[in-house]
Amino acid sequence: MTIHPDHLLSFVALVQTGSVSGAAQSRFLTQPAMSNQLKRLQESVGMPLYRRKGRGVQLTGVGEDFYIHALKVQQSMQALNSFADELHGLQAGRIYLSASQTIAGSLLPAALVSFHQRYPQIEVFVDSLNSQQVFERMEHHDLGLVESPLPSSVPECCTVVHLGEDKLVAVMPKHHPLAVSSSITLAQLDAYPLIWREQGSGTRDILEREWLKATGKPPRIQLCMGGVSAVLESVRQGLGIGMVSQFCLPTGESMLTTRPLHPQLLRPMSLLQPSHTSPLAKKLVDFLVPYLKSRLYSNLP
Amino acid sequence: MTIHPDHLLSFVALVQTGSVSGAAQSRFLTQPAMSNQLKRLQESVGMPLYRRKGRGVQLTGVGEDFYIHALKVQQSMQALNSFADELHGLQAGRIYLSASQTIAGSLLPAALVSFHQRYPQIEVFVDSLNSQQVFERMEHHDLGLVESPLPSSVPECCTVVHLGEDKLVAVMPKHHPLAVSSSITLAQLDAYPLIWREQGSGTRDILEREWLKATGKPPRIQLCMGGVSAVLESVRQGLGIGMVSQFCLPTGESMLTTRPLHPQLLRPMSLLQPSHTSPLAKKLVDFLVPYLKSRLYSNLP
DNA sequence: CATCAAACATCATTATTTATGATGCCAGAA
DNA sequence: TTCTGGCATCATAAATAATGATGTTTGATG
Repeated sequence: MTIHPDHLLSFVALVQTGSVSGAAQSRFLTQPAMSNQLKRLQESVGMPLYRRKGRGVQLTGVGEDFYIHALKVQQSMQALNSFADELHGLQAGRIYLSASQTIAGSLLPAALVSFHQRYPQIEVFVDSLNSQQVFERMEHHDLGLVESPLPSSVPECCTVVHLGEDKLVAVMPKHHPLAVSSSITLAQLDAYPLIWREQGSGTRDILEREWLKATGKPPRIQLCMGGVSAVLESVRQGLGIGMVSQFCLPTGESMLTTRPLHPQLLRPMSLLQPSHTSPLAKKLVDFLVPYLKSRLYSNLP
Repeated sequence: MTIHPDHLLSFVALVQTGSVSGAAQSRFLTQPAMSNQLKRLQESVGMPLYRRKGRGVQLTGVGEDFYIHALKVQQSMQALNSFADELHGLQAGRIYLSASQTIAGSLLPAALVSFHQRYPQIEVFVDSLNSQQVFERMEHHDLGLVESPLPSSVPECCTVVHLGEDKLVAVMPKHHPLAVSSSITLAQLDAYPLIWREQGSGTRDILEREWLKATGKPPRIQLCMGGVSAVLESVRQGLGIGMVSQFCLPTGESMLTTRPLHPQLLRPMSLLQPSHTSPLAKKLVDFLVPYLKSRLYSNLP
C-alpha cells in the first residue's frame, strides 16, 4: 500500500517518453513489466495518473501535480548516483573497446550515444576487428564484444558475459521476388546471385558451414565484398542477396528488407572483460549489459 | 549494481537511529533483513559507509557525505507521500477505534503516539471495551482490535486481519520465590495467592478453562480486581501473583517481573475493519498492521 | 468503410529478489 | 573471565517482479 520509489522512476520515464513502451525501453524492461509497475503505482496512490490517448498516454490533472513531486525524487536520486560516481573518480577518462565488425557497425553506435549522454566526460574508443583479433587484444583493451562461439583459449584471462543470440537474416531489395516469403531456406537462395563477406569474416564462416550442411555442396562464391556496408550497398545496387546480422540494417533504410533464414542461424553474443576491470570500464559494462540484452531479446535494433 | 532507492531509506533510518536493529524496528523489518539491505547498498556504492562501534555503528567519512544526499531523497519521498495523502483529503479527521482492555492499555498507546507523529491532524478516539462489546460496536466504529478467538458471527460485516499471537504470562514482584523458575505451570501457581481479573474478561475466561484442564478442578478465586492496572498494582502491593498479557507491563516497570506459563497460553490478536473503510481509517490500518505484527512476532513491547 | 498496425492491458508462468529464524561472532560491561 | 547486547552469516521460505503470449482498443491506410 506504500508508494515504491522504483515505481516513481518508471513514472518519470513514462512522462518523459510519453508512452508506456517508451518508458519500458528507457528503463530496459519489457512493456508488460512497465504496465504492471504503473498499475501498482496508481493503486498505491489511489487515483489514475494517466489515460490512454492515441499513440501514447496523457497525464491527468493529478498526474501533472504528481509528476512535479516524482521528478524531485528522481533528481535527488540522480544527484546521489553522480556523487557515487565521483567517489570512484570516474567523471572522466578513456575506455578502449574492441568489437567485431557487425557489432561495432550496428548495435554499438546507438548504445554509445546513450552512454555518452549519461557520462559526457568519458571517452570510448572502439576498434572494429574480427573476433580472433578481439580475443588477442583483450590484454591491452578494457572490454571486448564478439558474436562467435568462444574458443577454449579464453578462460583465465577474462570474464565472459552472455548477452543473447544474434540471428542471421537475408537482405534484399524491398520488391525482390523472394520478399514474399516469410522465411527463406539456404536452398532457395541457391537460385539467386548472392553477395558474400570477405574471407576471415565470422559471418561468412558460419554461413559456409551451414550451406554445406543444408545443400550438400560448398557455395559457389561469385561476389565477395569487404565489410557489412559494402555488402548492403551491393544489394541496393541490385547485384544480389546478402546475408548479415539482423541488426546490420541502418535505421531508416528504405530500399532494403530482411527475411529470417530457415532454419535459424544463431550465434552467441558475448561481452568480455579482463579479470581486473577498471571502475570506469565497470560503468560501461553496467550500462551495456542490460542495454544489449534488451535489444537482443526483443530482436529489435 | 544500481543503487536501490529502498536501501537509501534504510540507510537514513540507520543514521537516525544509530544502530542496525534500531533501523530495522523503525522500518518494521527484522535485523537480518536490515543488515542485508545495508550490505547490498554498500556493495552498490563500492565503499563502506559505516563501521561497528560499541553498542551501535558509526558513519565513515564517505558515509557522512552520502547521508546528505540520501536524506534529500528521503525528504522528497516524504513530501510525495504527504501530497498523496492530501489527495484523499486526509490531513485531518477523526477515527473511532474500539479495542479490548489489554490492547488499549498496553500496545496501543505507543502505536498511536507514533501514528500521531506522522499524522498530527488526525484524531484517534479509543474505546476500551471487552471483546464482545468490540464486535457489537463495529457497526458504529471504524476499527476494532481484539485478542480472542473470533466468534462465528462476524464474517459478513467486516474484514479480519490476523496480527499474531498474544502470550499470557505470570507477573510477580522481582524477588518472589517463583521468579527463579524460567517458566511456570498452572499447578505451581496453585500454591500461591493469585489475583484474577473481573468476570467477563477474556483473559480470565481462557485462564479458567485452562486451569480446569491442567489441575482438574476450577480455580478458587480469592482476589479479583477490575482491570489490568488494578491487577498489577495489587501484585506490587504483594497481594499475590497475577496473570496478564505479556505486553501489559508498563515500560520502565522496576518492581515487577514476568515469567512465561508452561504450557504456553496463546490467543490470536486480530484487527477488524468494516467492509467499507474510510480512507482515513485505511491510513491507520496501513500503519497499525505492520507495527503490531512486528511487535507480536518479536514478542517485544 | 473496412482493414491494418501500433500501443496498452491482462494472464499464467517462471525467475529473481527479499525476508525470516537460527546460529555464530565480536565488543563492552559485570 | 563470563555474560550480555548487537551485528553478520546462512539456508530456507515467501513475496515480488519480469517474461512471453494473447486480447483489446485506437488511429492510420487503402
